[in-house]
Amino acid sequence: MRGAQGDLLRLVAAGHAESRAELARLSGLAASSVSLRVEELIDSGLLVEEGAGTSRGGRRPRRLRLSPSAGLLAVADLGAHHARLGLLDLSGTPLVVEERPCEIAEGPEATIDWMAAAFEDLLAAHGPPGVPLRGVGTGIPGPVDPATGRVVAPSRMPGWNNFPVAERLGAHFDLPVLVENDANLMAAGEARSWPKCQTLMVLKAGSGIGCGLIVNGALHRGRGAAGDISHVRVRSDSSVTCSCGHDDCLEAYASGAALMSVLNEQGIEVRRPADVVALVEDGVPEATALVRNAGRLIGEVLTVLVNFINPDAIVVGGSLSSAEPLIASIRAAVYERCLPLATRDLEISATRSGPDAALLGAGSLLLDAVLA
Amino acid sequence: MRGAQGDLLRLVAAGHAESRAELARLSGLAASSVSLRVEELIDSGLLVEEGAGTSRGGRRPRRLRLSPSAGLLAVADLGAHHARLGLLDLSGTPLVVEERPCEIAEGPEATIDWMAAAFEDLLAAHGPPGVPLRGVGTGIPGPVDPATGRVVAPSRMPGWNNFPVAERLGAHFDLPVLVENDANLMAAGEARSWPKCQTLMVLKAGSGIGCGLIVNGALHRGRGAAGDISHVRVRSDSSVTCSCGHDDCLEAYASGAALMSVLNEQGIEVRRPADVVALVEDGVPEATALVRNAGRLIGEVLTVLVNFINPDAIVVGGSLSSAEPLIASIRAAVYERCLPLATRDLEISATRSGPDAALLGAGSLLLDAVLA
DNA sequence: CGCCGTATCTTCGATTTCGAAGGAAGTTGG
DNA sequence: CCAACTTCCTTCGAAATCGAAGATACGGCG
Repeated sequence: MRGAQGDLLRLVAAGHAESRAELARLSGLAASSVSLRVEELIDSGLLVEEGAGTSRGGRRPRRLRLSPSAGLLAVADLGAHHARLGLLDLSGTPLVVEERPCEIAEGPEATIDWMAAAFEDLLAAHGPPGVPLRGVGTGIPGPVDPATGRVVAPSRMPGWNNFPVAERLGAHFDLPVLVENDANLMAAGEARSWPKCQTLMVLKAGSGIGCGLIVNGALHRGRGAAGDISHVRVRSDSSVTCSCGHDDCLEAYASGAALMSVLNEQGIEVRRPADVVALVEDGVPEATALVRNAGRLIGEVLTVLVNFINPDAIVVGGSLSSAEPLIASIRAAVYERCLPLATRDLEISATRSGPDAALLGAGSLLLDAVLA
Repeated sequence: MRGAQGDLLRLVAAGHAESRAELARLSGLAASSVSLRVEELIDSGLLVEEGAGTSRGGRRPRRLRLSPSAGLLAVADLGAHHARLGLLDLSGTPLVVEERPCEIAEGPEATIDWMAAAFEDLLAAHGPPGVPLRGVGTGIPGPVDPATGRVVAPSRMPGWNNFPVAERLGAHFDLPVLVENDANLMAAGEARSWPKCQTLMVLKAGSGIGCGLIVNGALHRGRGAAGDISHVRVRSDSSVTCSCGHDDCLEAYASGAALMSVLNEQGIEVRRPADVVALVEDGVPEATALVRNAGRLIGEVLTVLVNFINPDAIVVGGSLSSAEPLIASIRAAVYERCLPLATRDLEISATRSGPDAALLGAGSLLLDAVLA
């Protein structure tokens, strides 16, 4: 999708514009040029006109949408023991989302080939006939070098270090390929649910702790590790050595994995972060106290970042995010210690995009590549 | 300066482009269009052709510069007891820079009116006749709301809270006005000296501690307090209550003011941060130890931010920055504790722009307003 | 209902921008 | 010193874009 037409498609697909007039306002092009381009896009089957929008005091706009047959995106979100997989249309709307078991410990080759097969599977079962696949993407639970699409020094992905994931995935599909850290994808997905927020911190609290950062509406990648907060030193009485070799990392105290190991030591059996949430909801005091403490520690770390970045909102996602005490204690810590100017109008709340945030984010980022 | 021509002027003025060919590459316009626009800009007296640049293996480019008579910017950097004032041409090159005593404690009205008079003074003494003033700007040692140009909750500027600085300054000059936090200006100025770095953290170590953040080549303002690190809690044995009401803020241990008060208590008389630097250079052990400790504390705070932001470089400026042990211990702390991916290729060094960084930054930001 | 104000969208001539081709000015390497 | 290659810049017809004017559609109000 070349140049100006691509820009217009992007605006429609991202949900920023719904009519020719809105496109003209947002793209900076003249209304007449927009009409011409839109005409062409409709003729080529990428856009469709669909009913009328609501009037703003004059003639009602003719609503534009991406054609459902314009294309599909296949996206995945890899976890340690399972993967979420989905098909999206070019506007980022999911056609189908599934969760399947999958062990990343089996190594990158096996995992990626399995993913490619699963994509084919989904396409055969749920892909409307004649609609072409336009891009594939996946989230990875570790740092990804944005330039090369390689995994870099992941802490809990044996055998994946420096593996060219994007290349391997691209070998199955001759299409744009996106490989990105899972917390970053989650942030990109969440960003679409917070259209008024230009700067966003998105915390992923699951077995690990990750964070994605949106600055000026765009994902901030840094060198591929941006958003890392797991290895911040926390104030603590005891001393625990983290897998990274340093003492008292946040991850060693506040991650889902850390909470689970404490609970298991106390004789309370838990297998997944969701079990911890269930215990909290059942009012088990040991679990609640642990989660509160984790929230406080995370909140204290966020304090530094909130003062520095001044985000418009902090969004908490991941499997632990449904534990209300977690968010409450994060909120308390941040509001207590941050500068008033930084917390004024700062919103801290749970995910709006839900468990598919990372898949939606993959769609959003892939779109840029597809319409480049 | 309208549209495309403004873009070209901005590129030349900001130092990004020096020839028609570079303008074409950076602006995205066709080479032929650039030639046309440049021709017009030369005819209207804003650009001048000046000799030839260095060859890149072919014909040498004809070097373009902003005409010295295209306009002037008057800029200032307010400190607690003195102000730096300067006149710049539109390319940001200083014609004259002076430091004059000035007490911000005398209140905003008196200070700003004094500044306006000082600008007129400089113009009369050093302004080439016939060259118009095109904009004025100043840095403020406290948070500034970027939307309104008001000072917001400054910690050491009695009487300034919520004062409309931009409005008052604008009353003297019917021109674009810039009012911005001093560390932010310093970051903007430093950014021009680090053209390869898209993401930059600029630390201002003077009587206070401030930091400015450049993301994707642009200043990140947040809500006006972005870049604040003074009130991060540090790990410490003793307990000191900061002026902000919390305990153990970085500022209370590592700012120039804190170092001075400790030295004075020890019977070593110092009056300005520069005196501390002099003591360090003279090898006074008490001073060196204090500065080392300050660097370590600052470095530990930066650790969190470096992991999170993944900057390309950390630049240390401010009056304490010439103390070599400060930078050395910051470097040590960051390299020791940060993730390898974040410190790989991370540069940590002293200011390249020198003491005028904030003035240069003011010029750089003002230019955008002037050429809008 | 009919008129007015507003917003959306289209038409069409004027303007701007593009891009391929070519001339100008240097470097490199035999 | 000359030929081959690069880079810089301009020329000129083709194509895209603009913007003013007009056509179309809607809400609101007497």
